[in-house]
Amino acid sequence: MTDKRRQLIETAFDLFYHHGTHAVGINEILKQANVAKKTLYSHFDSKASLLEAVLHYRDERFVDWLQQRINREQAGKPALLAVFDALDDWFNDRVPSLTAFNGCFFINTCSEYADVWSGPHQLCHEHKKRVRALIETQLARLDQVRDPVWLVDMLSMLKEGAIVTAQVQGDRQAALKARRLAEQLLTEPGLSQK
Amino acid sequence: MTDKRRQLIETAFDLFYHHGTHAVGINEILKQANVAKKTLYSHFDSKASLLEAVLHYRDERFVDWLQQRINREQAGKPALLAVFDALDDWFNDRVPSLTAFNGCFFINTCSEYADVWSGPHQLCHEHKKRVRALIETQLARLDQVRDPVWLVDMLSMLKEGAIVTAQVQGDRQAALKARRLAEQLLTEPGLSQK
DNA sequence: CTTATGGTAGACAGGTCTGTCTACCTGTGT
DNA sequence: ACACAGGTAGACAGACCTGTCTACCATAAG
Repeated sequence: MTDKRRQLIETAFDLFYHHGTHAVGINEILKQANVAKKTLYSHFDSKASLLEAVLHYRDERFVDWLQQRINREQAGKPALLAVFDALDDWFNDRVPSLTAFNGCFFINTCSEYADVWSGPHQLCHEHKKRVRALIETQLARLDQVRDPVWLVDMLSMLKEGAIVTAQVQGDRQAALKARRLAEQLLTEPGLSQK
Repeated sequence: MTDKRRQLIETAFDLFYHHGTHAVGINEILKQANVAKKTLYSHFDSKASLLEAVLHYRDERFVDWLQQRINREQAGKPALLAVFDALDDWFNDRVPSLTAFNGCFFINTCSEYADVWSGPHQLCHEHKKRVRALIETQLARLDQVRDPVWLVDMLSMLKEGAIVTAQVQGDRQAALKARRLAEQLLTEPGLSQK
């Protein structure tokens, strides 16, 4: 029965995501997940290892989802723009599987673990590398890109900026605004291509 | 003697900033600030109102600092690029008054208070509006900008993206990378100007 | 000299936190 | 028939949390 394990992770994610990892207690998770305390501690060593599992779970869900959105479009520029369309859906709560938007779980969690060598911080860092790799792969399909590394940096940064803007400023249009600049970056010959 | 009050706010900021507001207890703040508990509660009603004061304090410090960096340069494009130079100094801990970099305190705090109507969330939102206004003012000095509102959006988003990238990916070059795009945005006639 | 102000140290109440443990229940494979 | 895996409920220890309170100290103004 891995059913309970999954239930724990999903409930913990929901609570951690919306209130922060330190603000949520084990007992709250147990109550909402309808799971006994003993069961939790048979699956996980501690709250910290539950958090680790939650980070892995969200990483997989999120990357899979984004990958699918990318795969729907033609490789290259359309696929890259699809990233921003996906963000737009996420920000406006049109992706139930990601749950109600409250920024990026990994940015949020990272801010609670400033120590770069802590487990959570490193997992967040690795998640961001994986997402960056998705963009990188699509960009590799484009010819004549003047400075591909910088362009990946810019698209990633634009993505992070849109997430934060949607969260803190409450600007639900953030993804579409960012998309417009992304499109120009991928079109303007003087900017990114020779 | 407002001295103790200031000491409390500065110590609380440091701890909140690097560990999150929920992870830090009152007693820890008192110990590090060398202040008695009674004194804290004579200045503030509760931990929540201390946090409010800390948010105001950081807002003022940060906005003043950025404004000064902007004022050093010629109004318009040089002033706007100075924002990214300032970020670069911040990310690389060359601004002692802002304390060791751990992302944006307001983004970090916001993620612990998802409820849009909560006090902390609103204060974070207002801080971001003030920073945006600084950029807006400089942009107003430029002529022939095709879509000034969108351009402010882009510069702000780029700034947020750089902060998050420096924090989570540990990319200390983030500000300079963003600066390069900002410069193109403010130069390319086909992009932002007629 | 007295009174007010602003501070110290820290005990304390009442609650919450994590993690352990006892005692019990249920379904399945052999 | 029986062992066992995996679950339930929840008491409990020990630590830590916020916020109140007592008792005391120092300085400065009237």
